[in-house]
Amino acid sequence: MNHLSLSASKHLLKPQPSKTQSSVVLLLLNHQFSTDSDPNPNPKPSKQPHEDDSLVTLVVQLLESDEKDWNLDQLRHLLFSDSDAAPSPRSLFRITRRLNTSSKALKFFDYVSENVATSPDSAAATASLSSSFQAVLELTKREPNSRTRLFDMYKMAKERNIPVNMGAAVLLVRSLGFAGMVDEAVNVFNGLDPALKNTHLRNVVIDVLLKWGRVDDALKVLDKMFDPNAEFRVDSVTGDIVLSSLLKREQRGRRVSDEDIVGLVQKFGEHGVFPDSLKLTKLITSLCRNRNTNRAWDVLQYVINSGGAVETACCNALLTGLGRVNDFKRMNVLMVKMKEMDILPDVVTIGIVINFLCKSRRVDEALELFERMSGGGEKTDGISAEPDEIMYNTLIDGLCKVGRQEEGLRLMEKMRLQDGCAPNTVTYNSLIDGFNKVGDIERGRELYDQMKEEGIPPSVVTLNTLVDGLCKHGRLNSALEFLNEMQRDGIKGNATTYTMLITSFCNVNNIGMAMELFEQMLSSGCSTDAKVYYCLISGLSQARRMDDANIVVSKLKEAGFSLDVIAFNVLINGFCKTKKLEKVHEMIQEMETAGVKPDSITYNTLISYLCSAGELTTAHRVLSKMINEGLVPTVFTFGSLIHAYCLKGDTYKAMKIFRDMGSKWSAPPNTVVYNILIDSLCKNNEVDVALSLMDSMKNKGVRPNTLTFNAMFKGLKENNLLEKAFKLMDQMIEQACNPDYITMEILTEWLSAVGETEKLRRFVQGYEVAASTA
DNA sequence: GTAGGGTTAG
Repeated sequence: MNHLSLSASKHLLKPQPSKTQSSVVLLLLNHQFSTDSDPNPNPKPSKQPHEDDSLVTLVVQLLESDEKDWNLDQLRHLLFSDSDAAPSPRSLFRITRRLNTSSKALKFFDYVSENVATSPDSAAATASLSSSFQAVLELTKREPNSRTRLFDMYKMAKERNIPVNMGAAVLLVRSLGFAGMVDEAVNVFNGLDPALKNTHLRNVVIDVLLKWGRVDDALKVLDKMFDPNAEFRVDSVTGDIVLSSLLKREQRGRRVSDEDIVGLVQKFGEHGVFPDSLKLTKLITSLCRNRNTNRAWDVLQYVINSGGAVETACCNALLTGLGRVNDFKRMNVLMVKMKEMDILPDVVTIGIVINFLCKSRRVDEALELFERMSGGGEKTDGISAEPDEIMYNTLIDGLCKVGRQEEGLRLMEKMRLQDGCAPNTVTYNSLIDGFNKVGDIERGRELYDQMKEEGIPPSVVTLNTLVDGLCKHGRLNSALEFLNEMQRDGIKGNATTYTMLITSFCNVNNIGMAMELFEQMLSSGCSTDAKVYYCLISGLSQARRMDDANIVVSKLKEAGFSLDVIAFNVLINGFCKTKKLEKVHEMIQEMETAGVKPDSITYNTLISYLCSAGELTTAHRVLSKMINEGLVPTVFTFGSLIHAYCLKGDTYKAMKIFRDMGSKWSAPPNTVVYNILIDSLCKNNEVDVALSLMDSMKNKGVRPNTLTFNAMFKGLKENNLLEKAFKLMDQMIEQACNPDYITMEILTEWLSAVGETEKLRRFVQGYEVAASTA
């Protein structure tokens, strides 16, 4: 817990990013435009408000009668008698708006347009007409079947050269757009006076386009708003609209790639617009879900570095994503960053961190955090949370994973005392697995009985945990019995169950049972995965039953799965070992057509085959190809070649490769390689070179094993180098390296023949001592 | 929050 900030601080964040002045102003303007009832944000103070009010009331009263009974004289008197003070746009809007029906409003609008023509101030007259028109539209919008009528009215206004004002423009674009008349909405937008196409209106257009999946059209409008020289640039509303639409799961139109979304976030950032905490969290979650944690990381870094607001939830989302791909390193970095920025961890963070600590086997730190969190006392540093069963389960599992299952059991008892917490299936599964892993199968079984007594239902995970325990301890038949018992209780095995059983039976060479289980799995209708097929293919290939392996490969393909590089390697190895060369070629061809690239193991397998077949020239050619493909030969590659040269008796060439592998290829020889060489050198009567290799092993820290010593003893015996043998016998005891029957055979024959039985007795004894102290 | 598993050299 070194890194997570637990220091109390009321301060969540750095100050909010400073929005540019202009975007604040735009935001304010937008707010006004979006309300229906105020068409003119800066009304000229031509008439006093109360005069305005009384005029509106009087006119509306006059117009209450049926249209044909309107008193036109009075109307004219009220509205147009004073030629210096024509009614303001605002009054005309209010009057029109209060006429209840669009048809009446339209009549009034017609009346106004006829009379206003005589007004001397044409700009004011036009503004008044536009306002009245806006009111007509608003009334129309409220009536049924307004969609087409709105557009008709727009066309009418166009014909009569009545400019559409801001309120009307927004209404038209929004109403037409959301009613699905997207082309008409765009048409209205395009026909507007450029001065009206401000950020707010553009936001509405983008909103409409995105809603109907016209992503590219929307991005085109957006792109113009990103231009630093543009008059109307993006604002926070633009950001909200674009991000929330693109992050919708069931977004219409083409999907925008994660890359492009991140690119957009950066472009918005250049304009001082950052996603709010909710959207940033959503974006990060989405990126992490797509396994794009790198990009999620970049986005958060970008927002932090550019001064955007970052809250705990965003960090939690990224921490979860990082945890899922086991990127503990960056989890730490992020937690340090949170601390630096005074972003306080919350309950969710604590859950993630406890999980993270358990997964990295740092259980004590997890427990410490858990205690501090639930302590509720002074040491909590302002953080407290009620533990839930998930937290308990996480900790219990963490304890079990490091072999502390007894403590896990005690924590389960503590859990029972906690309000609203009770052990459940997961709790028991973790504990059963814990006892299984240390070989205490009986305790696992007891816990299983206990959970049933408590009425906690076992799950398929319970089944698999117990099956695994039994398999790992060689009790395959008990595992089968247990599976049958559970099936009778209604819990069927799944792909995991069968994978474990098939693998275990293959490992004890019971291929028949493995095949039977495979058939049982298929006929039981349980869902399968590619891996259960892979395991059986591997088992069959290992057993050299390549015809059966072929059949399983066909079934795998029928089930819609395909071979991966490991499966190909397994099969190629099987065909090499059974000398089915045409099948080897077939597999390599198939890899190529399937687009599966051979890896170094594929090449090693082929090189190993060629070496064993004595085709060293071809082996070297394949090695060149391997290197050309950018693959690096390994200790396996060189081991095969060294072995081949040794078999030919060419220890000179073998030693040359041996020297090169560490220096040129940084594939230092291991015990196997040393064994091959030591064995061969001894047989070739080069015991002194073999002995020097023993020294080299010691210097390089490569541990000799029983085979090494056996090879040496044979060579020393041939040359009767007793003293050297005694030294090696001591070394063997020191290193607690078990002699096997071959060791004993060589030494017994040799030492009794030269009258050194006492040495032999002490050697065996020494070994016994070493074994008892080990 | 819990379960499994396949590849190469002596």
